[in-house]
Amino acid sequence: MSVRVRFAPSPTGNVHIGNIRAAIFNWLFARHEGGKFLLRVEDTDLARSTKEAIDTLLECMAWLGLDYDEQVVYQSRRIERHLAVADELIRKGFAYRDNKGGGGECVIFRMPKEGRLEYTDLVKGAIRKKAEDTQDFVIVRSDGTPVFHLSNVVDDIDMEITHVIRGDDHVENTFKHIGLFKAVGAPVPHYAHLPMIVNNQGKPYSKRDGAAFVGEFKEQGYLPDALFNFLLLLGWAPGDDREVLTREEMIALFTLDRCKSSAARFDIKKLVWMNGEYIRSQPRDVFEAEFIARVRAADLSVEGTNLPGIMEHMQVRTKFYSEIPASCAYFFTEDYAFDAKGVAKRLKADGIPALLDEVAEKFAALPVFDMQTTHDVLTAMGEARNSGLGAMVHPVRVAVSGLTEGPGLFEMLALLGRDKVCARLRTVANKLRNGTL
RNA sequence: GCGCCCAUCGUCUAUCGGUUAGGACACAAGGUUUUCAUCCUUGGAAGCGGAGUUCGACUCUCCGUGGGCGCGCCA
Repeated sequence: MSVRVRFAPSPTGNVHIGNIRAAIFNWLFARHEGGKFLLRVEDTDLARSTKEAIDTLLECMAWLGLDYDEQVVYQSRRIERHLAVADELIRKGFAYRDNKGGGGECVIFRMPKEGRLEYTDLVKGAIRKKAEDTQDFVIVRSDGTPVFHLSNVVDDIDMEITHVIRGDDHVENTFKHIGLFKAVGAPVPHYAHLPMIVNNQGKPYSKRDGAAFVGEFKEQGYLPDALFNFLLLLGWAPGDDREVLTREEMIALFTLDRCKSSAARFDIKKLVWMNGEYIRSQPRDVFEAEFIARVRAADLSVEGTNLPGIMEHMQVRTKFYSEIPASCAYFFTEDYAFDAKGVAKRLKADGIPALLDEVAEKFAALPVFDMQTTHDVLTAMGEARNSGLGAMVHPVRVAVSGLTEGPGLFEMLALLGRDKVCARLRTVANKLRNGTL
C-alpha cells in the first residue's frame, strides 16, 4: 500500500515552527517513500480560520517548498460526514448519548474498560496503557458540533492516511483515535510522534522565546532552505556527520527510525550560522538577484558600479539579506550613514581632517589608482608619521564607507573609484572641521 | 493526584554491548587580514544517580531523580 500522509494544521494566522516541522517531516517521509503528502485545513474554528489565516498558511508552505498532492481538504465542509459517523457509532453501540456535566445531551465514545491498550510508535516504540486509565470522551458536543478527535479520525479515514506523523502532545490521544478507527472498522494507521521544540528552560518554544512563527523568520531574512535544514536537524540526523544537506539528500536519507524521541532545544545561533552558510553557497547570480532587489527596495541604484566586484566581497560576509543595503549602501550613494562609534573612535581626533585631505591629495596625484598604488600611499604616510598602516587605514575606511567593517580597504577604494574616494575624503574632512559630523 | 513519554559536551546530535565516546553550533587560542566576514590549525567540553544482567555497558532491566506531555462539550 502506498504511503499517504497529511499535514493538518488549524489556521490561526501564524504558523508555529513546531507545527511546520511536523509538515517538513511528513513531506520528507512522503517524498522518500514515493507517497502522497496531503494538506487538510482544520478550520472548524470559523472565528479564527479567516481567509487571511489560510492564505498565511499556504504562503508559508509555498515559501518552504512544501508542495502537497491532491486537493486541499477543508474540515469545515465535512461536518455532516463527521456527524453521520457519530450516528453510526451510536447505532453500533460504540457511543452513547448522555448529559455529561449537565451541559446538555452530547455523544460520548465508549473506551474499553479492561485489558491493555498498545500501539507501536515509529519514533517512540511501544506505547502501552491500561484500559482502566482511559476514559470515555465526547465526540459530539451538546450543540451538535463534532469534537476534534472525531473529525480528525474520520478525515484521516476518508483521506486514506497510512501514517500519522504529528507532535508529541498527541501521544495519549492516539489511544482514543485508535479506538475510533477500530469502531468505524477502518484500518489503523501507523503513528509517529515527534518530540517538541523547547526553549532554554525546556518548556515548549513559544513566541515569548523569540521568533516562533515561520513568517517572522522570513521577515528577518532567513532563507527558507536554511530554516528547513535547521528544523530537520532538530530531532533528526542522517547518521553520518553531514549537517548541511540538499533537499534531494534529505529526501533520500529521511527515515522515521532516525528521528529522536527527546525534545530538542531551539538554538538560534546555529540557525544564524546555517543561514550564512546557505547564503555563501548560493550561486552568484541568485545572490546577485536578491542583492539588487534589496538595494532597489531602498531606493538606491546599482547603475555605474562594479557589481561583480561588490558581489564577491559581500556574499561572503552577508549573514542575512536583511542587512542589505545597510552593510554596503556606500557603494550606491553619497548619502551613506556614519556609524557613530566608528566616527568617535576613528575620526574624532586632532589631525584627522588634515590626514584625510592629504590622502585625497595624494590619491588625486596618482598616475594609476588601484589597490597597489593606494596601498603604497598609505604605507608611505604611515611610515612618515611613524604610526603604522592601521592609523591610516581606519580613518580612511570610516570616511569613505561610514563603517568600521567591510571588504578590505584597498579593494573597497578600487571598487569606489578615485573620484568618489577623493570627494568623500574632502567632504568628511570639511564636516569634521565645521563640526557637522 | 493518576497515567504516558524522555534523559550523551552549554546547544543540536552520532553510537544500534567492546570506540582514545565522533561531528556541528557556540566558546577560547593561534594563523591569514588594515577592519569585519570567510578560510585554516588547535583547545577545553558529555554518558543524571544507584542497583542489577554480562567476560564487557552510554547502549539491556529495575528503582530513584529531573524534565516534558496528557487527564476539556480546545485543537
